[in-house]
Amino acid sequence: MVTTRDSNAPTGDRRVRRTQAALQRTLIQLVEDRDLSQISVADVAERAGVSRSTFYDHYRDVHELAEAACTAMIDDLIESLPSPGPDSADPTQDATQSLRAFFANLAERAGLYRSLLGPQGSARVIDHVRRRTTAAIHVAVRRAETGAEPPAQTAASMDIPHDVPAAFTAGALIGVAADWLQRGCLRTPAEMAALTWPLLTALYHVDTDMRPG
Amino acid sequence: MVTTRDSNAPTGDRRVRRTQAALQRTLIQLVEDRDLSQISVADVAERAGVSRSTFYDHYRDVHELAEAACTAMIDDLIESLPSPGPDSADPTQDATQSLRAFFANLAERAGLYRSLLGPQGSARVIDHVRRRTTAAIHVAVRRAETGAEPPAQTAASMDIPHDVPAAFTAGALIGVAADWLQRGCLRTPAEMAALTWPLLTALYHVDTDMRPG
DNA sequence: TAGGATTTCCTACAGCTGTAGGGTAACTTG
DNA sequence: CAAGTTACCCTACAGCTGTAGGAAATCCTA
Repeated sequence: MVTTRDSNAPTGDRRVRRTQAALQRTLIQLVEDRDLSQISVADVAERAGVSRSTFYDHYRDVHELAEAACTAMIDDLIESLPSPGPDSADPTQDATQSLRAFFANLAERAGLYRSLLGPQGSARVIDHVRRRTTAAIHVAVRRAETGAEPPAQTAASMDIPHDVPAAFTAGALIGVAADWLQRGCLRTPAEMAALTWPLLTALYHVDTDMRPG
Repeated sequence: MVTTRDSNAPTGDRRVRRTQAALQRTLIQLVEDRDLSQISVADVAERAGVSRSTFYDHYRDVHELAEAACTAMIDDLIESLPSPGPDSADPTQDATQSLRAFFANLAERAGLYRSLLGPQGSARVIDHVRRRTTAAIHVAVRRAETGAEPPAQTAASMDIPHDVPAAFTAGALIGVAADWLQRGCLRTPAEMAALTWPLLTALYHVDTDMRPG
């Protein structure tokens, strides 16, 4: 009997790690220069040196593999975002700096992100990114407001209460990134950071009489 | 020879209109209570009373049909958005009112939108919505700023120059809508409008020294 | 209404999908 | 190391996909 994708917890078995790593690595390679919709299970499995039936022992379809494969990469990207909380500890200089790094990181793997998040990409991955970003922003803002670390909530746990400003901010960032990628990254990361940062601060430095709630 | 999907212009031929209308209507019905990923070409074609090969004479796959089928519906939704331009002609009352209508409209067809835009939906449709919304906001803001009607650009033509604030705003709205839908529309449309409107106005009523460009 | 053009449908085919059963090899644990 | 567990691979199968060629029906135009 094969446990089949129910426990996301890291398995001790080397074979599992080896197989999943091979599949994820292969998918990342393929997605660098081909749209996700053009990648078949048979294709990934063969190139990874794994039988097709073994693929299905781990993932339901290519989208699920894509989500798993890019989770670490995308989470790193999200965690590197500046905290736009009210009067954050970071001076504005640091914040725009990390925003610039965010866009630069995006541009480095532009082909990959376009393939995953563009019209031929995966709704599953897109949804994952949106939720993760929303959760990360929720945690970051809460941390900036209270000045303290909330439990051990690294934004990886998805149980975040309804938070409209967080969803708003997350969508906005994704919208800017998607628009930039789709247009071929014409502006430099520094320009993008300079254009985006004022919009972010505007959201969180509003007079209190305009704040919701 | 079959002209096959190249001209999007309305054909004079009744057969074409009949076939496309039947397919689009059928898809909308199916998507109301089933995820898009669970809908096959064979399924749609049969229910629409159209042969499978005729389907491929009109659309490349289910995603392309979905994009065509929901274009009118979604464009109506987008056009109904309030103009968040600086000191728009609308008093704030009207703006929140149309925002409320926007969320109400969304809730009415929640199943459909979740199925199309959620994790089991279509990256193609998601991308379409993002681009259309960005274009619509670009046009609306420009119109509010100049006070005049730009040519005949109904926001349906996609050739919009790079506009970071528009992409930012569009993404933000989509993010809020997606988050709300995904959580089961717990808050009322009026609450959502009240929570979202201040964030929108904050973006467009910033002191000039913070404006980009 | 006749004629040419276009659409629809049928048949066929190779390839991919997702699932099932069962044999073999690798791993973990005691 | 022995025993039990688990993962991997193979085979097979029904169903869907996307494409092609060609016959029949429908449509537009003169």
